[in-house]
Parts: sequence; C-alpha cells; structure tokens
Amino acid sequence: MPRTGSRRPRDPEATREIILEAARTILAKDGPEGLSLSEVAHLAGVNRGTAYQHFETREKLVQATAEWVSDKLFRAAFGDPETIGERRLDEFDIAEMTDCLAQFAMDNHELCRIWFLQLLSSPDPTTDMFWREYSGSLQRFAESDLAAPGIDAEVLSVMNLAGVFLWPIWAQAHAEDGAGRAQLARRFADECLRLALYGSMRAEAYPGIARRLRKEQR
Amino acid sequence: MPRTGSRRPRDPEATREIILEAARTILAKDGPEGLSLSEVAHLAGVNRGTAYQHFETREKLVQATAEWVSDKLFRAAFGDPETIGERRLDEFDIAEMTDCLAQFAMDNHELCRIWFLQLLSSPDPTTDMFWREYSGSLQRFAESDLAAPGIDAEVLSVMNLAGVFLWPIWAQAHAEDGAGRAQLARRFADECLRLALYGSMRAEAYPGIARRLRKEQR
DNA sequence: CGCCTAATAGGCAGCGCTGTCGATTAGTGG
DNA sequence: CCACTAATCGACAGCGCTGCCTATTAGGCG
Repeated sequence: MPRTGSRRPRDPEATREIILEAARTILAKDGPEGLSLSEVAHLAGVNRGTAYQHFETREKLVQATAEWVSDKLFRAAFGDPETIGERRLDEFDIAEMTDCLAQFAMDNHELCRIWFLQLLSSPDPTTDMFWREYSGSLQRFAESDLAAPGIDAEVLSVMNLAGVFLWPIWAQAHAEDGAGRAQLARRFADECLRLALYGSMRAEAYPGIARRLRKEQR
Repeated sequence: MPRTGSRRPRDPEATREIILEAARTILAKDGPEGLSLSEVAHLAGVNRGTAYQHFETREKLVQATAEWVSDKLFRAAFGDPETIGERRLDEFDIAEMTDCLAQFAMDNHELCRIWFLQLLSSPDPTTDMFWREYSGSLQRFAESDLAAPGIDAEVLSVMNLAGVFLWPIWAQAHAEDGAGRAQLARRFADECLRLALYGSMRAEAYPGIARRLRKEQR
C-alpha cells in the first residue's frame, strides 16, 4: 500500500549507477564482508526491493564494483581500452605507468585492495582486463633487451601489484595530511625504481645465491 | 536453569585456547568481518556466554588471533624470542629466513593475510614483535656493506612482506595439488632472489631513471 | 568439610539483514 | 488515449547475532 511520498523517477541506468556508487562507499568503509544490500540501499536513497532488482545478491554487487575498479585501473595505466590496439606497438614508459597506477591506488586504496585480493584468489585472472594487459606488458618487457635476464613475469607482476596496492594502506595510516601522503607515495615510487634498477643485495657478495639461480634456470 | 547435560570441566586456559583455535578456523574461512562470536563458540563446543567471558568483543578475539600469528611468524623467521638477543650479533641468512617465512605463509595464507593487512593499517606497527624484528633486521642489513646503496628499508620491508604474504593466495588458487603449490613457492623464492640480486630493468638502459634516483637522494 | 569465587551455561529482548511477497505507478508502444 | 510492462516501493516472516541477565556448579582455599 505505498500511497505516500514521492517516488524516484524511472531510470534504471541511473538507479543502478547510484546503487553502485553507494556500494563503493560502503565497500571502502567496511570491506566486502561488511557490505549489506540493506545499508547500500539506504545510503543510495533507494528502496531495498529496488536494489534487489538490480543486483540479485550481495556477491553480484561486489562483483560489479570490482569490474568498475578494474576498468578505472585500466584507464589509469593504459588509457582508453578502445584505442589500446593502436598504441601497443611503440614501447611505453613503465615508470610513468607505475606512477599513474600508484596514484590511483593512493586515491582508492580500499577499493584497490579489495579488487586485488579478489584477483589473487580468482581461479582465472585472465578474465580481468587490467590484469591481462598488465601481466602481458610485463611479459613483453621481460622478453625485450631492456630487461634483466631470467625474469619470471607472472611472479613479478604479482609482487609489483602487491606493493602498489598495499603500500597505500600503510601510507594512509602513517601520513597526517595530504603532503605526508604525497611524500610517502614518492618514497615508494623511488624505492620501486631503485629496486628495479639495482636490486637490494650486492650480487658479488652472494656467489652462492647467484649459483643457485643459474642452476635453477637450467 | 541449566540442569541437563555435562558441563565442561573448569580450565580457563584450555577453554581460551579452544576458542582461539576455533577463531582461527573461522577467520581463515570467512575473514575478520565474517567472524561472529556465536559461530566461534559453536565450533569450539562452548557456550556463547563462556566465549564472551574470555573475549569481551569480537574485535578482542581477532586481536588475540593476530598476536598468535605474529608470534608464530616470529618463531618461523627468527626462532625463540627468548634467545633472540644472543643470536643478533652474527649475521644470519636472509635467504633462509625468507624461505621459512614464505613456507609459513604458504601454510597459513588466510591468517597471514589478515595479520598483514591489520599491521599495515595499524597506526603504530612497532607494537608488533615480528614487524619490529623484521624491519629492524632489514634496516641493519641496508646499512651493511652487503646491501645495495640507497635502500629505503621501511618501504622495502612492506614490499617484501606484501609479496611473501600475498603470493600464497595466488598459489592456493592456481595449484591443483601440493606439488603444484611447492613449485609455485619455489618460483616465488627464486624470483625474489633474482630481483634482489639483479633488479628487473637493465640500469644502463635507463640513464634518466638513474639520474632521478641520484638526485632524489641528494 | 564448608564457603566462595569465578567459570560455565542458558535465556530473553532487541536489532539488522535476508528473501520474498504484493501493491503502485511511470513510461512505452499501439 | 488505453493497455501493459517493469521499475519502484512497502511490508512480513524468519533468522542469526549481540548484550546482558541470572542460574548453576567446579574447584580452590581456609
């Protein structure tokens, strides 16, 4: 018997977007397990039944949010997915791309963390556009003569992304203001580059490990 | 009016341990947000009221579990905390320690992930014994002549641990059996060592980045 | 042996979330 | 202009969890 009050004008697309936006807020606040359709609907200013019509279950809603994150990550790192084919040929700047990625991760650390953990436990990560492009790029880089020899691109992809997406959590907890966060972001970027160029252990001081690696690669 | 049934013999220590063990199981299954005192108590075979007496709130229980993980990590990496002072003098094997750590992380990946994420967002990580010892060791290593110059030990600690604790999630999702997991663990260890020794980008191919790093360090 | 603390157990009220209804009504197409 | 689809809304029952309460009783101590 709903006779009272004004009703949202019919616009499924917009309603879906409002719900998704609310879901992002709640997700960032409480994590995927803490998200309830009830709370999302309330924050979105939408009836619970309406939310249920758009996303049958909580899991679907989380999934849709993860896809949104993946899309944003892709755009931050590689630009418009439509034109990616044309630009793939010329080498692009890895340091620059990592910077953009790290920046997006700093601005959306909770959502990025959630997305990344989902990716890691996904049985088939290649369904994720961003992961496909990122690990593919790293693979191509590893095969180029700009790279150090013997890279395991898959492992290195995971390690790199783990740093990129988890460091912002630390930064968020330890910086008192925007300037502090920016400085921590800078330190992270520098250390990434330093590690990429020089490693952390002086190779000549560890002949045993060097031998093990050579043997490992057969 | 509890007159029926047998009652658990009084043993607060053991009861607490049983509850903690159940909590670890639930945590590993559902994550910190999915844990409820109700479910823990049921799994532990303990009355809910009893569980409440030992851990006033859910958060306390999660906290206690995190401390358990930290302690186990410490022992896996550094041995008995009681005797740590004696052994600190001689240099210990970083590769070996990382191997032990990675092994423990592979065997307890959900709990390790939870502990690590808590550590990252903790305002004062130095209250955690394992973190204190780990980052301290890395700091001392960075200052030794075995290390590459210019290491930011704090950032590198976070990056290393991020890899160590998140890779097992990937491994768990992608290995069909124990042998597969062991092989993935091996690949991870090798890539860690390779990266530590040689980095990922041929430094001579990136003079611009090398310049930026030199300038950054003033 | 009896007392007494506190460890264990069970119950009650309240709350939020989930599924799932049916009722309403805004657009859309004929 | 009317019919109809489906988007939106409100309500109900069921369930699990939380906080808190009291009842019981095991085990320690004088």
